[in-house]
Amino acid sequence: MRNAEFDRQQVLRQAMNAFIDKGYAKTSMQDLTKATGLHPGSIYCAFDNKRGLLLAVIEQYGQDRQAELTACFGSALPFPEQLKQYLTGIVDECQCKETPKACLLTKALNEVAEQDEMIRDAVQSHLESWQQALTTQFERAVDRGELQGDGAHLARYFVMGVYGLRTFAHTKPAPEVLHALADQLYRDTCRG
Amino acid sequence: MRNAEFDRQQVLRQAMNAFIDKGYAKTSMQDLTKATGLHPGSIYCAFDNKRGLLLAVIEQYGQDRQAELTACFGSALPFPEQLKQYLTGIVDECQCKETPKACLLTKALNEVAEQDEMIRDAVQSHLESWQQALTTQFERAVDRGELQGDGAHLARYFVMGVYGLRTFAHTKPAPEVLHALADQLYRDTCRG
DNA sequence: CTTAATTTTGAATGAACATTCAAAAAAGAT
DNA sequence: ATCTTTTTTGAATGTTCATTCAAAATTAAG
Repeated sequence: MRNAEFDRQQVLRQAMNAFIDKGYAKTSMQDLTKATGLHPGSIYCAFDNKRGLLLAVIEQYGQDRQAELTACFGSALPFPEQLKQYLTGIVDECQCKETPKACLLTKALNEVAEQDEMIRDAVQSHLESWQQALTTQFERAVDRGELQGDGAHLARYFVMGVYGLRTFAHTKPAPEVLHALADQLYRDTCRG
Repeated sequence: MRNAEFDRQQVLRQAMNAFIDKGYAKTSMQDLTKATGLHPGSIYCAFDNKRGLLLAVIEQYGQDRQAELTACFGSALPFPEQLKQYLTGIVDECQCKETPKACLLTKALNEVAEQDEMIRDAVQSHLESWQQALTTQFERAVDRGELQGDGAHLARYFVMGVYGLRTFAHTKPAPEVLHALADQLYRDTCRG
């Protein structure tokens, strides 16, 4: 027996950044060995192939984002404040001048999911989990009287807005423009 | 002298469908020769290379969409009706069961624009033209009293919503869900 | 009709890249 | 400590694919 030398999560997050930056096709194995410090054989030993690595990365990404959400909505703040903070976090991430990070799931959805059933299922499953987690929070807020309307519908509208914001951010608008859009999304989401 | 035998617009639209279906990297030259009926040499003669073909396709796509918009907002209907029809057209296109078409511009923005300055500029320029055309319509509606608020801001919010709707559609929601989202987007856009 | 210019054809080329492999190293099990 | 299993290493392999090219075909011009 022998255990792998590398830290799996660290390797996955390094590969994650590579995939997010260059997309799946344009990220070569050489890029991945450089990003992770692993030799080709090790990657194939641990993840089967490039596609297997992407699947593992998608899994990790989903978990990381879920943890982020849980942390944000686990605070003692009133729901509208939590929502505003969550949204601000996303906007900030989108327009970070150094490394504006896209969403790996929507990126994979656009580039590979249409052609690969297994990846499509993985991506959709994580996007659904995300939407479901938000729905749970929205419905809880409705129950508590912190929000009025149909929680599930509002959650979907919010999700749609986040997708839209992320794409809009790719067109490099002025920061205040993106904030204004996020603000209106927040308001429209909170009033039903 | 000798003129090209093929119809340029037809070839561009055929290549367009190929790129929209499979993305840039996964569309091989063989796919393109099959889609267009042209031999490799002809494509290289007319468009330099695969990237040049994509650039020409992007150009054509931008023109086609602009024409669509002009037609829709050129009708005699009141602005809110025009907007509703425009949005319905997009939603229908997104969830067409046979060939759900994505937006070439956002697809290219996700897959290639980050790595290729020239393509990024072309894509962004067309997205800006689209947003500008909508802004013009929104501001005209405000002037006419058919809409209240900041036309430019409302146009941006609408654009964001369309981006979001398109991405949401990729997750294959029930048709009525997408329509409900489009409906709220329409209402939120019309009331400022 | 002849010539010149350009496109078409489709096989050939060459590069980029994912993947494999055999030898070496490491570490748990006995 | 030895054995066995698994990982690591990094060069080699083979395939896919964009691109080139030279010959043939086509058409406009003179």
